[in-house]
Amino acid sequence: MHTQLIAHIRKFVPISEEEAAVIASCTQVRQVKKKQPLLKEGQVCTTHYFVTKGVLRLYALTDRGTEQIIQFAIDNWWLSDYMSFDKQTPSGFYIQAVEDTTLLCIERSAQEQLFAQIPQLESYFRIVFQRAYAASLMRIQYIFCLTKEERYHHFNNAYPEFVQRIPQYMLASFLGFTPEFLSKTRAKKG
Amino acid sequence: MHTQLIAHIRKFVPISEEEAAVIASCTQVRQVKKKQPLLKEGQVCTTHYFVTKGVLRLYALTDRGTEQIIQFAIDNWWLSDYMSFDKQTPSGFYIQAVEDTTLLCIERSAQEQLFAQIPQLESYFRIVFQRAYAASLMRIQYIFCLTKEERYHHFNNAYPEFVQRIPQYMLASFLGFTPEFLSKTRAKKG
DNA sequence: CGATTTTTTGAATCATATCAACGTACGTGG
DNA sequence: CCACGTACGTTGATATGATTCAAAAAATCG
Repeated sequence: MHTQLIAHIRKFVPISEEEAAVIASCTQVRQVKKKQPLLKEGQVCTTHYFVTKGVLRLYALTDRGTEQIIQFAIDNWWLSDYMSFDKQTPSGFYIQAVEDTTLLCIERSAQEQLFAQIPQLESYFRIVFQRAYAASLMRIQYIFCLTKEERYHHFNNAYPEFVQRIPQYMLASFLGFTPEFLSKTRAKKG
Repeated sequence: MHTQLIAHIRKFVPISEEEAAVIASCTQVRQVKKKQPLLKEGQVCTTHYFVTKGVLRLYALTDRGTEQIIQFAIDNWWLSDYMSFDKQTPSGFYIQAVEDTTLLCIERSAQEQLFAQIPQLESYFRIVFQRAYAASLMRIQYIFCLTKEERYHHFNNAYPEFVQRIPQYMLASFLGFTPEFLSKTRAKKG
């Protein structure tokens, strides 16, 4: 399990075997079942999650009681409520497993120790967040520049395997429209 | 000019006077006039911009030839096309000054040297990007969970001074609706 | 001041949501 | 392994929020 994280880190920065062992010792493996919650609104988010296998979702409850999916995390993605994690304030989000998922968990305090011991990790996460931010801005571009139908086709072309893995109502929520609209769009051509 | 950047960095990580001098030596001050372009679609983005005074906008051209604003940068914000900057591929965006603006510019190669010489900068940018990513996800939440009218009021309450500084058609673009809609919304109450 | 840029206003149109009803699949316990 | 219940997906009719377009009014700039 840890080897997958170590391999991912080594794509970006060099770390020794000893450092890899330190990282492993500061992370806990965790198996979560489909629909199992990891964070609820009002809680302070104290954990940084790395998905080794499976899917997590970060979502919010809207005024009208519906769930709005803000982000997914799949294999080799990090997820947390970074606002709550950073400032140690109550979260406005939920984190939940979409399917049976294997995670590595790093507590905030452990992460801080790791940064102090292994400075390359600052570099690693700098790159991870830089890319996540860039991807998030691209997503905003798609949201504003494409119609909802185009958005669906674009996402479907970019991540066809992922689209197969998740329920349609979750995909609809993530893309910012209703399940009915997705159903009708799929009925048109494919 | 550099002192403002140094002060900002020191809010997050400690750096010595010598290190501050190295940072200053690797950055160029630049004054840009309103509407002056800093990046055009098709160019590779090789510069990281830090706004000390003024406003920049990152925008894309849509299929229909209109400008879609993806991000603003104001005092003490960093801006670049991080996708293009990171991978050294042609950008799909434009960067332009919204008003007369004072910038610090760091070339990609200079930034890499700085990271090698001053590891705390990795930590600084890790924090900067983590917050930018968190803010971007919050923005996606607002886009999906609020109506366009609510979005305007929310943004107007959160950043009233900024709203005064930029033309309404730019605010409308940033918030994802038309200038006409914004005009009609403002006519309602405030 | 005149010229350009930005904002306003109104009417017609369009994309997408909503609601309700029905169909299908799925997984859980008997 | 089947049957039942719940969760998920589809469909059509109607409603609505926001866009589009065009034109006029206001603000800003050289």
